[in-house]
Amino acid sequence: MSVTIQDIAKEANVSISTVSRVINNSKAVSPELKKKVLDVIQKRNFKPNTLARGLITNKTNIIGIIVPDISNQIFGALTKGINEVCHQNEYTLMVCESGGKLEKEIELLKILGERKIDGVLFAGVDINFTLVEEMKSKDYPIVLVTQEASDREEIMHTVVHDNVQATRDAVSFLIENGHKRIAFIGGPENDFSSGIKRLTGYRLALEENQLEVPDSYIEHGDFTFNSGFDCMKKIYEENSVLPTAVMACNDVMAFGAIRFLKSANVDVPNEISIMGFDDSELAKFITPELSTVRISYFDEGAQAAATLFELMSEHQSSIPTKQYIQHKIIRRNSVAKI
Amino acid sequence: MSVTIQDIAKEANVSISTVSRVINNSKAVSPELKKKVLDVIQKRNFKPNTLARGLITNKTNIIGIIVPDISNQIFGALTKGINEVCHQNEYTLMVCESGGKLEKEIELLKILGERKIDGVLFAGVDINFTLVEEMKSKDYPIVLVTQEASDREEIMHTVVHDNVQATRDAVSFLIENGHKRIAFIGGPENDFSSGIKRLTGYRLALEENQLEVPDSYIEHGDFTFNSGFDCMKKIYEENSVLPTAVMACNDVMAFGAIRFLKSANVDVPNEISIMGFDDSELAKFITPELSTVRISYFDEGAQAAATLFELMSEHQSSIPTKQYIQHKIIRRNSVAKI
DNA sequence: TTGTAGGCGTTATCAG
DNA sequence: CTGATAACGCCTACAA
Repeated sequence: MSVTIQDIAKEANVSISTVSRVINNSKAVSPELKKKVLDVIQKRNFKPNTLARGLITNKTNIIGIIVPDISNQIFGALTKGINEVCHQNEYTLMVCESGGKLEKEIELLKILGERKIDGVLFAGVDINFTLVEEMKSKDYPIVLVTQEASDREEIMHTVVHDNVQATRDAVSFLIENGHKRIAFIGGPENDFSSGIKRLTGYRLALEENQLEVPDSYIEHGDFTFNSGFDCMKKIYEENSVLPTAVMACNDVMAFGAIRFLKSANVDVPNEISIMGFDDSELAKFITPELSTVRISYFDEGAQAAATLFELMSEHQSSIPTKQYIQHKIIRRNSVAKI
Repeated sequence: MSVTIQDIAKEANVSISTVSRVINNSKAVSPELKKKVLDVIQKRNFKPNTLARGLITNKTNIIGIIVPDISNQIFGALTKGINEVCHQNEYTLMVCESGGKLEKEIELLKILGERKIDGVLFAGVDINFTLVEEMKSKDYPIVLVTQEASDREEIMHTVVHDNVQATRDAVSFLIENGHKRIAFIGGPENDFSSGIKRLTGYRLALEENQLEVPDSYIEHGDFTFNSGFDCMKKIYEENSVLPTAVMACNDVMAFGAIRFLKSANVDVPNEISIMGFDDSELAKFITPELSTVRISYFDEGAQAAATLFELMSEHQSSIPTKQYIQHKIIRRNSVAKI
């Protein structure tokens, strides 16, 4: 086995409490003893056992995150932001994937609880009543990130970007560029934050400008390239009057849409402008470069983690329940002026 | 505090040992007692404390992974594969980011050790002598993944794709398509697996076919879009006779190269063909679609994790030190026949 | 300032 | 088959 606090105590001719004090810098220890202990620790390469420590302090310095899919770039960036502030606080991160499935999410919440993590960051897809109840029953704090609860959202701490406003801004940007016939390729209808809210933003922008569009201008994809392609195809085939611009709810669907338009010999942006969402790494790589809404998932993750740390440090006095991360419209050449 | 094994024992009128046995299915317990205990456990919603358990069993059911950058799609996919087999084995995953920096890697190895993880999966950039020594001094098993050690590789368990062979195959593919003047955009020269080895594969393929190229056909980037752009630019500007094909060592640099060629009005693939590496999600999104080498990082992660589990289960008898994950040449239209 | 001893929640080793 | 009881490695009153 590895060397313990006892071995150190013996070798330094002190009590284990003294060693403990040195390790934790808790109470004053005379300089001489301190040095002696430190030397032995160094020499024997002693590392305190975090399990034993956690057992007694009831604190593990671990937080968990639950994401639908870690290979998704968005959650990668989110995780990176979270990890950044974890490292600053000497925490380590336990990563769990839920696939966005409710039962899996509940199971993971349980597993993390058994592991006595100090808190959880949760990125879901559909955070409904059941899930909120489940979370509230836990004895550790939870912060929602990227996705807000669709029910009783006011009781959960949440860090998100404002999906309504961001989409509204993006569509307004299209309108400012002279577009009046704007189609919409959205996310799944059961996706509260990225699906429903973005649709709301789109509708708001149109209303504000007294614009109307036929229902056939609105399609729902699932954030994949193929669904973007298919939605664009439908819009193209089912409308005798084509839109002059399309708001796609993520970059990847925008790419799919562009691909379809190319195959149909429709010029982007001169015949149809395309707006994306996310500002993924890819947005600059394709031709034409994609105008989009920049969301910093890194910042979002970092802010959420910071909030969780606040929550864990007890003086939860005045932490706002809901925090928004700024978004930004990025102009590139997939959008043309009319 | 949460409910403990003692509470259960008391309420079920049995000893804590009996409860423990029920929980772990260790020794035979009479059906009646078992049922009684199970009922109480259910009723009180008891969850064993993994810390206490780990303290005594010296096993945490946690493994750690160390990657340079979790927001990088490659490591995302890798992590997903790893997580998959972890979940099957009822393990959870601790994710650490090193930024590819040696000191950070060493620090993380130490931190994970303190946390008593059962094993580590390591993806580095430059796994040199120092690092190998460091790893060998740990009391937990380590498996290298995606990147092999540049020194004493034979003593580390490793799961990688064959970078030499993969690049060789890719270049051979270009040659089979009639190309003789093939340029190379590689990775950093201190990157053993993805830098040096791929260059070796390229050279091998050329030699086998008695082809020679000027030094000015070979450039080193850093796997970013911009470096791909710059390398292509250099090759374009510094050679009076242009290559007919370019082997780029990852897809993203291939995109950069294509972007430069577009800006220089060079037709891809008719004037210059481009070959990528990785088969990232993006490869199908751009125009022309990118021919590339498919590496399944998911499989690589999963295989590495499986290997680690073997190692942890002690009968380490016959686990091969080095395992290769298959690659595959993907033909798309960024490569033309000559 | 230092040391002693009890306990955190389990598992494991004995007897019975 | 069941139940005490001693670890596991550490922290923390309390006492000295």
